[in-house]
Amino acid sequence: MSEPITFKKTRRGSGALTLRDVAALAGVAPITASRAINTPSQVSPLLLKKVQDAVARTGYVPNRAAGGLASSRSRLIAAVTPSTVMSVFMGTIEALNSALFEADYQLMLGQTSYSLSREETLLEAIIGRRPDGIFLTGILPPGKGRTMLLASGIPVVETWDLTPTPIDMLIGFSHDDIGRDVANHMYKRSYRSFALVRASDERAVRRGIAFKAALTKLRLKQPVEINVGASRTIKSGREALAQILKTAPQVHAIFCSSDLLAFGVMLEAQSRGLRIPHDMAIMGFGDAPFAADLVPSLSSVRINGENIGQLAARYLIDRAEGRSVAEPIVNVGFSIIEREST
Amino acid sequence: MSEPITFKKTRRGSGALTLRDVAALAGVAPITASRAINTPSQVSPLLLKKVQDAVARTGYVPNRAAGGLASSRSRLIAAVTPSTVMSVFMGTIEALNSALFEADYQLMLGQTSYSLSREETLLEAIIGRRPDGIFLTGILPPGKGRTMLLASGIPVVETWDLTPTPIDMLIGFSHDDIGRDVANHMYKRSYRSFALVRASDERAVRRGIAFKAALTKLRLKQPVEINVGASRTIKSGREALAQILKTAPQVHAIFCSSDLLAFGVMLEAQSRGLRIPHDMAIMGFGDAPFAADLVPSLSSVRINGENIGQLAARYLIDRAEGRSVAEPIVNVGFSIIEREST
DNA sequence: AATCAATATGGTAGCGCTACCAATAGTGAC
DNA sequence: GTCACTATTGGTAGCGCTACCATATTGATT
Repeated sequence: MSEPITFKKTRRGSGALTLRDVAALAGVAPITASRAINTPSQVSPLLLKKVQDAVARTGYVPNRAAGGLASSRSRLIAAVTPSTVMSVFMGTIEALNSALFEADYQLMLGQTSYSLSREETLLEAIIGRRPDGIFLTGILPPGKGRTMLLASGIPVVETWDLTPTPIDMLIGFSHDDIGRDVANHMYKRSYRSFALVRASDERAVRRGIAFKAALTKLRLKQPVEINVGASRTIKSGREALAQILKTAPQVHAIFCSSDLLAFGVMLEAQSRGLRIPHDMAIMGFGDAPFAADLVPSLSSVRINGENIGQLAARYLIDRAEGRSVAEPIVNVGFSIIEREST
Repeated sequence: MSEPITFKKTRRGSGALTLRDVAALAGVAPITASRAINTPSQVSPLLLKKVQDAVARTGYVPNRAAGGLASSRSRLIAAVTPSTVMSVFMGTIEALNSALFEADYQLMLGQTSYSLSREETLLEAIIGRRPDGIFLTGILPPGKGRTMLLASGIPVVETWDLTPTPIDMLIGFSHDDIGRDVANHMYKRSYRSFALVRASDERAVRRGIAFKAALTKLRLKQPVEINVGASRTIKSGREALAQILKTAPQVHAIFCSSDLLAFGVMLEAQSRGLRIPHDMAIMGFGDAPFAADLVPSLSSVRINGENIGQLAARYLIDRAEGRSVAEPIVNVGFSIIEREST
């Protein structure tokens, strides 16, 4: 019953169905089949139906790599993130991915938090795909990577931080403001003797510096500072508090650079019989999903990460489709969530 | 000083540097430049150096979409995962991504846990990119999606589960065995009255069924069963325990379908003054990074997710490069980690 | 000296799709 | 009936790269 279809035989190619096959089946020119699929409004109802039938009958899926090559539009967005297990960035990435999916873009993931040379390799791999946009977690310091991105001409959003000199677009907030506001907030709640438990990443360091500067301004003693390196774990938090209690028993309030660390501090405090916040106040960062549910609930600094992801998606898509972005630098701010632990 | 290079002017194309430009600069044919970049051993040292210089001078990054189109090798692997925030799959995805990066493959991410039609759209988007391999979290039930994958001919690994009829390759473990082993394990530790707190995903359900079947075999009463739906949160865990205590105060041990739920149960138990495990024993699933650090530490079922990711990467790469995989179906097993909460 | 093989380089022809332009038919205005 | 205009369809020529084949060139082999 079905008309005989002659497939062009060649030793090249993937052997998969092509637009030409579908067009032949539908009895139209390849370009008409292309339009029927991509811009159906430009095709008459009759031919449209023929093409759609042919697509349905064959299960044809257009090759987007070929389409992208022809149109210089890959419909691909790349995201660069640090290691993601249990990370505060996951919500952002997920929101980004959802918004991109809605708009028929695909997310390509790259992970850094390795050496700097790895980062350059990663950026090269990304640029090699010619994505329509690049999402960066954090801001990229001057260097080869930054130069490559600039030279590539691909729209870029940097996120989760602020700088006067972004590569292109920027959606973030001020870590300095956070450090300062947390110090003032704790001060208002009558805490006077502080410790700082933080990871070694640059943003945590900056929050810490601002925190310390604010304490100085308040004429308070500098906090005890524990650097847990890259290990943002409950265990590190526990060890950090143990060390603080040993070397500085007067400490009465602790600002942690992540909620997981804060939770560790909390566990250690509880296992030593300290009452929270009476004997020890604890402030986290990130407002992880579990923060509100801990006992006592954990005070934290909330960043609307989903909002950053959605906004970034919109910005990148706008730019990919040739629209300009009205406000390419946005400070999304933060809020200090006061709960039982302070 | 620099020789004049005439760029072909056309209104098409991205305007970016191409292999032709680099070849012209180096004074060789495009194909020789291609070989110098991809298979340097095939080019004489003299020309190799010329090409490398030209690449360095211009900052040329090859267009992999074009390369992929020509060679039918995209060097792209797609991964399909459920929503990822705080999920047990993150370790696997991260290991997968690292291993792929090492081998110069790129990861494309797709998220499901939406409707079934969404899943089909996602698979179509993925197949449209012609990835060299597809990683699936879980197994894909018969349906349009499965048919599409089968028809595409792309290597596929299903993971985190077992089935006699995989699409292609399979790296997983038996949820039935877990349910059964946990029941027997708890029985040996002298617990007799159980509850089951679980999410509604199919794998959690299956663990639950096996758990209940094992209890029956042990001639014990069926457990109280709380379904928290898709909400695998601490809060749901707390509410679940509250409900259990109200309707079935005799319950003495609880098997939770995730560590986060288990943690919620633990918090609720503690806030009610119950001693763990004396008054209430708790078993989680997934062995999250925090499980060992809780107080008391949480017993859990450990899956080596990183191993799954690494193995999947190796399998997919092997298949992408034309090698066959000796053992395409692997049961990586699991282990019950006995800690203080049971 | 003729033969063979291996190495190095280049030319040609696509991969599967879409931008751009051309051609045709149909519409309404005048 | 002519003109301008729109809607619909198709042809052509790439996008930037690599597979495949052809051609030198060299050295070793008989």
